[in-house]
Amino acid sequence: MTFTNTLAGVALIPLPERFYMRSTGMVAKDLLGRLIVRKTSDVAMTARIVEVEAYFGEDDPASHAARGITPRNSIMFGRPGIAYVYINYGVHYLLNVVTGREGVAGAVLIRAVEPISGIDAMVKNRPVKNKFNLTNGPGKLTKALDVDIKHNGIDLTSSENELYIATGAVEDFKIDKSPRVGISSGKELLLRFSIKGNPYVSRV
DNA sequence: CATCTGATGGTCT
DNA sequence: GACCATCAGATGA
Repeated sequence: MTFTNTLAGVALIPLPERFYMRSTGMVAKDLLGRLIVRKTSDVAMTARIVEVEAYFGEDDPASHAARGITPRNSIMFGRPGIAYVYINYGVHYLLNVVTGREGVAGAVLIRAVEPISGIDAMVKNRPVKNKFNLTNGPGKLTKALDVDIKHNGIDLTSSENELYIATGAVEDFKIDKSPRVGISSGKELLLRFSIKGNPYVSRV
C-alpha cells in the first residue's frame, strides 16, 4: 500500500536539511506550524507542531549534550534533520529534531502537536476522553503517532520515510516564549515556543 | 483547583 | 544507585 503524500490535495513537501542547519533557536521557532507526517503500512497521520523547546550543547545545563558526547546523545552532534528519540522515565518516548551543522550539538524537542488527519488512528493508539488531551504533551504525541525508539536516527527530510516533517502552511504565528521549569543554575536558555492560544499546547 | 505518587528503563556517576 | 526534556490517577481543599 502506497500513499500519495498529500493533505487535502496539497503536497506534503519535506523541509530540507538546510532548514535545520541553523541555530537551534531559529529552527525551533520556525518549526511552529509545520506538519509531522507519519505513515504506517495502513494509515497516514499528519499533525501540526504547536509547541517546541530548544536544547543546545555544553552551555545548556538542561541539554543531554551538556556534558559532552556519549553513546546516547551522539545523534545530537550529528547531521541536522535527523530524529533524536529517547525513552524517558522508562515510560515515554520523546521526539527531537537535530539542528545546527554536524559536530555541533543541538536539538528541538517537539512538545505538542495539533491532530490534522488520521485522527482515528491516533485515538486508537492513545484512547482519550477529551480530544484536546490526545497530543498536548511530548510523551502523548509520540504515543498517538506511534513514534518510538525505532525512529531514533531516521531522516526527517525524506518523504520516502515513515516519519518526516513537511513545510505546512506558513502563517503568522504568535510566539509565546516562556522559561523551562526545574532548572536553577542561572544559565538556563529559556527557549520554549508555542502557538499562543492553540488548544493543543501543553499545560505545564 | 493544587499537589503528590507510582510506573518504569536507560544513562551516567 | 540516583536521576530524569512525563503522565494518569488519587487525594484534599
